[in-house]
Amino acid sequence: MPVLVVKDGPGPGTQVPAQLQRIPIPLLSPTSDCTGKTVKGRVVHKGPLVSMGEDNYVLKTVIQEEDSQQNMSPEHSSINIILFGALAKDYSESVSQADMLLVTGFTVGNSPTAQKDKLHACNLQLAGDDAWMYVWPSTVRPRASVPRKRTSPASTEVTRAAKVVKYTYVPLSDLKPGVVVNVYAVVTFFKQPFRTKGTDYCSTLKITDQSNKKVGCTIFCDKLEEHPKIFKMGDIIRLHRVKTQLFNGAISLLTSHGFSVVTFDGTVGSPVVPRTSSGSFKFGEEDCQVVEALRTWAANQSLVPAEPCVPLSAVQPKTYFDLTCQLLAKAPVDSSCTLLKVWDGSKCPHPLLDVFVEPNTLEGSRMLSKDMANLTANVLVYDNHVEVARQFKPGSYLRIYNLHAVPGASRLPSNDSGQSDQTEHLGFHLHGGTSYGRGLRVLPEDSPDILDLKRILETFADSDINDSSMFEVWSTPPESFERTCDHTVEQVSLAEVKSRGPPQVFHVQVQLKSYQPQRLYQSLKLFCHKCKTIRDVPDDVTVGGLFSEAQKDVGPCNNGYWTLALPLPREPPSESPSRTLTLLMSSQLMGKGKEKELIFLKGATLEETCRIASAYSNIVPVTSLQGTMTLLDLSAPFLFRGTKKYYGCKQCSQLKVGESLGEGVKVWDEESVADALGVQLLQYGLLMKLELQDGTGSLEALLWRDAESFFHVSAEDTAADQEAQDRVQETMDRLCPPGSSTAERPWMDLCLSAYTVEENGQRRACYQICHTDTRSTNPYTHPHATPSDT
DNA sequence: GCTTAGGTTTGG
Repeated sequence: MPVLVVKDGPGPGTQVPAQLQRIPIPLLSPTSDCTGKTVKGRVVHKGPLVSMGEDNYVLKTVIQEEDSQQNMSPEHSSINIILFGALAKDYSESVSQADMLLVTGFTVGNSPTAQKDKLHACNLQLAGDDAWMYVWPSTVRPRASVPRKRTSPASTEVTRAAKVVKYTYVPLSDLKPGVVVNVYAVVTFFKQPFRTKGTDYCSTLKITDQSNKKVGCTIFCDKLEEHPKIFKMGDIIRLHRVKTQLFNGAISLLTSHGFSVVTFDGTVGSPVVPRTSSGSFKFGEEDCQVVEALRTWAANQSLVPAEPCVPLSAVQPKTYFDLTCQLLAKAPVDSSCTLLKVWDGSKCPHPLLDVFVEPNTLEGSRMLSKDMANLTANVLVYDNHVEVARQFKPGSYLRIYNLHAVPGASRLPSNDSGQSDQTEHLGFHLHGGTSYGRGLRVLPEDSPDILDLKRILETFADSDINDSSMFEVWSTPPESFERTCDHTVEQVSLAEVKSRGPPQVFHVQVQLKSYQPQRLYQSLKLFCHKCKTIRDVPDDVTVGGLFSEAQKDVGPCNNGYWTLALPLPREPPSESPSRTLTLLMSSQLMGKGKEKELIFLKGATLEETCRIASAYSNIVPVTSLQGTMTLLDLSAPFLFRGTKKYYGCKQCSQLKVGESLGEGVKVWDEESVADALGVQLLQYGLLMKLELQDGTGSLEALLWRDAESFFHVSAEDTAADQEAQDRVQETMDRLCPPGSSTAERPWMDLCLSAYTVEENGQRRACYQICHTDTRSTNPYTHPHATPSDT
């Protein structure tokens, strides 16, 4: 097996076995004894790799001795070397013109071309296991900055010498059939790996380079992670050891033995970060330059058609597009279809199809809030893609290729009773097959497109914070209003409201100019009656994280509870740790035959907890703390009742988990459970800021204490119930139709309570909408009517 | 043991 040794720097080094003896090239003759001899020179010519059939190659090269005696003519210090077999291939891939070469294990023959090329009358022939080459890459070319593997081959263990590091890359236009080559190129088309009828996965690519030749490339590999990580057209690809092949009259590339691949982002100016699963790939400055050259070249070629990546906000019905998004939840629909709930932070102008699935089949966050805001796209993936989607975890970032936006999308059997008006709703289908690159994959969290996406998604979190800070400014609204308004109070203008000042109740006739938050789910808050703080409802990703965290505690908790441990079957991947679900029931309750009325659950995911909660009346997720049962962090719900979740105040709760339970409790509901556990129960509330206007000016007013009667919903319901959410949305759409001018908005009779807030020693007037039911408010139906002036 | 696929949709 011929192996080439690389050594940095010029001149012979200690790596060449010392017992070898060098022969000056001019002294070589067909009668020379070549055993234990070496010849050394610089590569002045490197011929093409010529294929002589399967795995048999020939390559001719010329080296010139540089330190020959001066009286020797250059002709006689240059000699042809003929390389055979695998050595020829290795040489072709590893050695460049101007490299320094030392060969051993050769035979000397007569050069048939001596007359013509005026070189040495002899040539050197290298073949078989005895032939060896040592290469010192030229110092003229840029060098790899990564540390090279410098295995010093001990004389006894020469065969363990390091493989050569340098590769040569063939322009696509120069490819000849039947050779193994290395290429660098730009990806102009690709399919994500798909299962073949054979043993491997297959990636199909089309690539091109500065030679403008377009070449198809088929990659077979049984390991998915060894397939090229291509995220979009325009990515750069480096292929090592691919075989050229004539197919349909054109050259194509196919994986061959020892194949490897690295890919790079194709964006000009972005960092050159190799994407590979291989731990031993070689990558240096030269690669950076090649990548950057390809990027620059490609940027001026319009190789990539119109940007296939489209945000939800720009999706046109009936089109195919690529979607970059975050997976919120998924649910199997049937054996050939899986539902993925995704979002990209942009709002689709078309109403999105809501695919209803049984809550207990949904993995991940329910994201009702985002559904409500028309932010969640329901993607149905079919057939071959189901297997791929099965590996995805909610929270991960995906790109879905060639997604079909289908208006009035198909009705799923389970969806018949859901939305009656389907015609306007956009559904998304990833059809089966791989035509047009249809497929999907996870994108790494640090890839540029995902960093962009994360920034967008984070603005949602930011606006949550802004909502909270908005109410710090407004201070905690007063709990109750002494004055009541039955709208018999004299109606005044907003200008008068401002001039009269607090404390007072006013009756006004106004239009809605604007409101916050625009994303209505953000108006849902948790309120503590004791400390008066308002907090946001955590999203399911956050809560899911707390559950995962709690699962890490595998210790027992034995404080007098009756325990039922349920080992769970391992989930793929098989190396995932095994888990146990533990149900703990109060012995006290058990004595009264009421043990099922309150169940503590340990080791479950959020999803499992929700599922179990649908079957039992009160589920309290717990974990163990030094052998004692304890509640999860109070950022997570402490109680699940059906589809409802209840939270406790971190500040005001004084937990007494594990103490006696159920003395005097007749009915277990959220209040009695909270009492028994020492939890200060938080109330759900709706909080909005409305900007009101009439002919005399505008004024900002909070909607908080009476928000539930304003919308005719219970805030608690809006946390778990789509219908309640829709009602809030409908009310706001009626008062402030999207895209409407202020003249088109209805007039409302409102009751405003003015009160004083002290902040940093400064007093200012604040206003809150009270005693107003938007149903009984009877908004004016004449949009252009002017409010009566009083 | 040494194939598999070989870009091109329209549907659930």
